Amino acid sequence: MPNNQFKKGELYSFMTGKASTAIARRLQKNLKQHNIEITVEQWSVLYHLWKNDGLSQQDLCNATFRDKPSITRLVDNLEKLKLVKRVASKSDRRINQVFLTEYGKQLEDETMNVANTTLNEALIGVPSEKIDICKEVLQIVYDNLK
Amino acid sequence: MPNNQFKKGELYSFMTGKASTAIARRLQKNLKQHNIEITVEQWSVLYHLWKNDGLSQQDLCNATFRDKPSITRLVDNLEKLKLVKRVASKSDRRINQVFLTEYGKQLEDETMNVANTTLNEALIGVPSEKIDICKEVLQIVYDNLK
DNA sequence: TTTACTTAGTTGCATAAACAACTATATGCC
DNA sequence: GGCATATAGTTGTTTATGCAACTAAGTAAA
Repeated sequence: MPNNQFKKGELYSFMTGKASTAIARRLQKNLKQHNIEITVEQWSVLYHLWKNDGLSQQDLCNATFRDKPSITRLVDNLEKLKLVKRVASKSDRRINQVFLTEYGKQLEDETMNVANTTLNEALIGVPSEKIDICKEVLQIVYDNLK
Repeated sequence: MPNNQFKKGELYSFMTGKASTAIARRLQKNLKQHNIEITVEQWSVLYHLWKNDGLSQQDLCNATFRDKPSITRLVDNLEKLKLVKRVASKSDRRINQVFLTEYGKQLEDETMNVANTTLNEALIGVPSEKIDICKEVLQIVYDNLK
């Protein structure tokens, strides 16, 4: 067995995702304090649209690692909030492209500031070499299982 | 700013918890394949009871990093499945101690085997020094934010 | 002992997740 | 063209989460 050496007992917090839960909760709290009335999950969708507006729902599934029903409902809620709108693709009528509204675009700067601040709070006291290694491990884990 | 050096753009998967989501999904799939009919969240509660039977609901909140309503409902469902039972503490009647049933105890060995297998699948190709560093980083992140 | 405060647990509500089943559109092969 | 198959998205159901508001029980101080 290739990875039989490590102490498994200490690793189960990996599975329960305590660190990422803690980050998500802090981000949610920080967003609220800045009167940005979106959920962390909605943020994760908007984040990809800010980088690349007009992604399809399937693109958003891949980018956020969520299944199709989850994206359907997240986009539903983002539409209700007037942050995005669905536009049927002309070349392939199965596809909805998701575009930011003006209001959705306006949210980018402040929201990304809050996200950056949250990440800084999370990583206080962690040397950047170790951050790189941690990132690398999480990437391998993801690639192993996705 | 202490942690201004790292490239933030690559770190947002931290926040969205893609790696831990992937682990949880794989664990769920592996449990199902072994006909173990519990959710990953239920597993995370049982895991702590297997190590320490009779924990209070508040203990389970701390151990699993979930809030009180979440534990209330997880214990509700575990009781419906006849895996645990609540017992009111005699010394402090506010407290419910949560005890495994015989059936709950019987599930331990096979379930922990599945969990260990899942972790091995996740960590294929990751050298153990890097696992240790990753663990350390996630622990600091958790301590920074909890 | 009465009042205030704290702690343990529950309930209500909105959002999100996973999985299965479904519709609609596109593609590819005969 | 017509049929099988694949892809994009939606809907239904169950479970879980976060927050706020609540009840019950213990603690501590006037």
